[in-house]
Amino acid sequence: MAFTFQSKHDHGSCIKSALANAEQICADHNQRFTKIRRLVLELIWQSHKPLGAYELLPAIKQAGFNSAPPTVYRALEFLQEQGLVHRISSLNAFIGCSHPGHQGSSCFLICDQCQLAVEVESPVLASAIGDLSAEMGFVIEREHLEIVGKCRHCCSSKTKEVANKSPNIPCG
Amino acid sequence: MAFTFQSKHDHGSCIKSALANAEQICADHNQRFTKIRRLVLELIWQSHKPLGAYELLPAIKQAGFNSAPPTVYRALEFLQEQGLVHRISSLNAFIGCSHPGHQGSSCFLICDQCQLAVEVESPVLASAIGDLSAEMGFVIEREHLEIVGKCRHCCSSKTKEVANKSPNIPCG
DNA sequence: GATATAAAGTTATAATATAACAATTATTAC
DNA sequence: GTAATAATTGTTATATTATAACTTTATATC
Ligand SMILES: [Zn+2]
Ligand SMILES: [Zn+2]
Ligand SMILES: [Zn+2]
Ligand SMILES: [Zn+2]
Repeated sequence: MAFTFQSKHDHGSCIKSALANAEQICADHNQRFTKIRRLVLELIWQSHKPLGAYELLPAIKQAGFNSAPPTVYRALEFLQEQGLVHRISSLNAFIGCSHPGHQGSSCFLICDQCQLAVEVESPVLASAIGDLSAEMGFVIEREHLEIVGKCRHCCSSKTKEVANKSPNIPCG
Repeated sequence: MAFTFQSKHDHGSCIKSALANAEQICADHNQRFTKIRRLVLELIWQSHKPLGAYELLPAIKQAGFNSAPPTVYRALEFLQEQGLVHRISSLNAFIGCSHPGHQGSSCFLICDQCQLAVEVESPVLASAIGDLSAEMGFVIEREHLEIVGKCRHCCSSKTKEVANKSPNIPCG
């Protein structure tokens, strides 16, 4: 089941399936899913909170890899090319793709309180954007659709919640 | 008429009306439309190409103002607060708002060839996003909707066109 | 005109991202 | 299996974007 801001879920299986998907996708694309690429994807999947590139460096160092910025940016670039990771431009941060292999648009709902983000795919939204572009004679190459606000959970609770970075995290 | 990627238009009147609108809006909000704020808005409106903050600094210096980064960032922040300028996160760049005073979402179509950007407002798109968020129990605070591709003009012409930065520029 | 407030000047630095080249590792061709 | 090739990673340096902190100047209020 897709993550929808729920607090409790088996996030271990989120990570596990993300890595399994990645393995398959890289194989299909004839691309090498190297240790550092796997590690970066695993780190990105530690939570449903978009993480900055520099936030990953300590763990990369910890794991014994070179932890200069190019290391993580290269891995992130590769993962984006394979459709395994998305960059959230409004946050300068990266998040694992929830539906790897998806075509076209996906839209992120980003909670500015708990900092969790959910990737949604909406046919209605996609067709609205398609129509809009067609009207203008515009040919779409990529989209950055980021909606910032308060998630269901943070709306109903008065207490300020902050996304946990530990392995078991709200997800769905 | 709103800019729709047409090559020829009276861009001088784009600038003029943007400045007149700004003057009115600042007055309505009881905010000071100072010289530096006016200058930055005017510079932003030199074209329909989103411009980086640092691209504005030389002209600010030229005009005799302090040209350290905080100068331009403060002006841009003010202009964003007044709804006169938008930041395009995927480009780290800023563009004048085409419909100052508009409520809620607007969406940018950004040509990666000529580099021009058009701000569009679509009720269908807005309602798709509203529905999507409502379904998730998500309360929207702001949106970053950026669609990158090729504009009508660049699709039909084989030659690479680059946005002109001079005062008279494609607009609409 | 004195006081408070807002804006702009100034210096320094933080945060994010990439260029360029060397070393290593994996793949391919023989 | 070894040499040649290509891909990946290591390493150093630097570019780009943005903000913090404090000072000075201008504006508004009394
Ligand atoms: Zn995705
Ligand atoms: Zn999860
Ligand atoms: Zn606008
Ligand atoms: Zn174009």
